Amino acid sequence: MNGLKSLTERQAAVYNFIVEKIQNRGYGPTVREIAEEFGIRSPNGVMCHLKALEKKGAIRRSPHKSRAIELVHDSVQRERGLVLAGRVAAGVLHEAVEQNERIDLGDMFHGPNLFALEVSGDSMIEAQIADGDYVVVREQPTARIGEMVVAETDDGDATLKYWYPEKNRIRLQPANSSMRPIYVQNARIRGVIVGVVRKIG
Amino acid sequence: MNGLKSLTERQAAVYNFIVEKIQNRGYGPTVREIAEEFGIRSPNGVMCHLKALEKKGAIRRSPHKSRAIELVHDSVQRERGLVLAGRVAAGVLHEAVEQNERIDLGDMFHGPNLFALEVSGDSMIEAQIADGDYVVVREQPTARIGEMVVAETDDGDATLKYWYPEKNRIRLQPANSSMRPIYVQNARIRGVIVGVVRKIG
DNA sequence: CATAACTATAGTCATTTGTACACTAGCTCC
DNA sequence: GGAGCTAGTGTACAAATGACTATAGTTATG
Repeated sequence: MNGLKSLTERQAAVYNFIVEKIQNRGYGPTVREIAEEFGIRSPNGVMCHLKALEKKGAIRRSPHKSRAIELVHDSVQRERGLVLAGRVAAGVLHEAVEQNERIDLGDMFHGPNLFALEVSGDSMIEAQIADGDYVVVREQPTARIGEMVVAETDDGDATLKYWYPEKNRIRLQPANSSMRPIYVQNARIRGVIVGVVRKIG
Repeated sequence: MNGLKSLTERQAAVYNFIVEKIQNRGYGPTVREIAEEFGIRSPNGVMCHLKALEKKGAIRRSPHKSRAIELVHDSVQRERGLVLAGRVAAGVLHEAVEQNERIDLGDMFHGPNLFALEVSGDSMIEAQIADGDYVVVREQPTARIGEMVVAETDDGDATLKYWYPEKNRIRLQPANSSMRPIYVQNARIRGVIVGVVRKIG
């Protein structure tokens, strides 16, 4: 995805050192700082690496400027946000074809195992979740009784419901008194709902 | 709070320029780049500002290094989030004593005129806003008919309601069929609701 | 009014820093 | 075997850059 795989081991080490300096210290290293870090005794040894990194698109530089190393990928800053994985309806979970879409909910909701789904339909309206809302889902394979989950049934449909395992079946309970619960033999939990976000206007 | 208020206008301008360069270009400016930007014809003119900024704690510098300006506050990153201004009930708006509390909703909700309120009570339950939810409010003195607002009446009470101005009065309409609308002669709009966020579990 | 703080000009100096050149050496691929 | 890539050493140089001194106008502040 980011093309950094094509870097050699040494180049990657240099790149990581540069990133680390920029992140932790706020400004990048000089050629000689890099040389010292890696025990390279000539500025030109570093120049070779920088030229290689620039050619491979990892960094950008301005000639004759000190510390003027610009990170092209800037990965640490751009990875904020949750993957918007698609829409979940009373019926089918429409997985987003393009998983590039992200919504950034800041510190409130973030983590490697969280993702977001847009809600379609009013099956959870009495749980104060309306059509068009986003639910934040923590990816996990189990849930406690009564938790709201994104569940996938045998026929591949996914749905947003309360999770009630019973003796020989599973009851998927909507929060809408005009709808009836769904009973299935098997269902796989995709995740548990940990948040709701609505944008108005 | 962050002490940046004590900066002079000129110093703040220089500081903002530095921040902008670091954010957009990835590395900070040199003394002479700052001088050129502000039409200062001597490096020493800038040195004075940098010394002042360092003394006031806005930046940190390493002597004899080029572009070695470190942002202490890193304000762009730390000023994320909305002020959690208090709780708004069917009744009184309890303004938070400590306005330090912030909730970070990322790119989804951010801006200088946005703040958040925790909802207390079920007066807007049929608008899918429950007790304990947070509403995101855009601060503004007017609203269109039917918009959901935070309104403050003459007696100082603030409330979360639909906004319906009528001929000789204002109707503040709850979204709860077991509650009656409130009619007042005057009411001041604190802001319009632009979002709802709920954390579950 | 005096003092401090802020802002600025002009010019100089020493250091930092990127760049270039010459040369070496190992490795892969055709 | 040569071309190309990687990874260096060592030296030298010029440009970039921060730091400094001296001087001075302005605006607050007491």
